[in-house]
Amino acid sequence: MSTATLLPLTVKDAAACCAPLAREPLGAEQAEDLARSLKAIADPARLRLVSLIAASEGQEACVCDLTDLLDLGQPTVSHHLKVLMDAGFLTRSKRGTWAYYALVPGSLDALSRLLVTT
Amino acid sequence: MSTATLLPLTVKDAAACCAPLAREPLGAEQAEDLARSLKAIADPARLRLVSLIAASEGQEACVCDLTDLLDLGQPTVSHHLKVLMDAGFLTRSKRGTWAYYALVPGSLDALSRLLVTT
DNA sequence: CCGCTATATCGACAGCTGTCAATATCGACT
DNA sequence: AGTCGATATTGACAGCTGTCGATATAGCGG
Repeated sequence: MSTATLLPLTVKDAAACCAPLAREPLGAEQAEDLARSLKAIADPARLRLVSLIAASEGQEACVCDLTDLLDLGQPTVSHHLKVLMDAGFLTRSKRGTWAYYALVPGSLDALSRLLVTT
Repeated sequence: MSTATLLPLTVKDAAACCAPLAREPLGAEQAEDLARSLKAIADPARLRLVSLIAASEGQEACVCDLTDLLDLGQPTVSHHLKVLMDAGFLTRSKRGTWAYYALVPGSLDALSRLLVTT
């Protein structure tokens, strides 16, 4: 079902699909979807980005601030931010010359709930 | 610190290192460690394996049962199980000819706690 | 000891991924 | 219009990853 979505397939789609991992065996398609979401954050640079943004005021941050902190080229940071957006973890809002990325509320929690065994 | 461990660096090591993502920005090394753990489960086949095992009696399962369900060659399944073991999600116990993989209690929850924002 | 079954390891290979340098785009300000 | 600063996109490339077939290992039953 979720594979029938024409485009992005956000975290929440993947998370809405099924019970926690430990409750019942994951089907093939559900596993694909969930893996896509997990792959999106399973990278050191992207984890730091999400963390930096999530820990910021209003859970959003300007790209200019992020590039300085990450010891990576600007195009690389931009690339990672895009990956996180496509996966549904972040949203982008351009204000003037600057781009602000904000955490999608509940996106991390949705993932978290799938992993819990208790 | 965690990078100073000579060997495996299990999920729990990575999870013990730091506060939830959204609490405070992740450091470079912490991000590396956490990414390693996440990469280990961020794969459809491995998610299904963990799920199948976690949902089984006593949270353990025989390899022979798993290979049938996954539509993958036996060497491939064996490979994925090794990855999950090295990451600290599973333990192996050989009983006779058969190998049983069991979920390490709390390993998934440790990861889950890091993602939560509430 | 021999074969059989279950599992692990090895080597190879296609495809994906993270990174960068170069370049494009877009908005603000003269 | 022209420039400048911030961000995105493109193209290229090395390195990693998932998969397989072939083979090795190990335990059991004859």
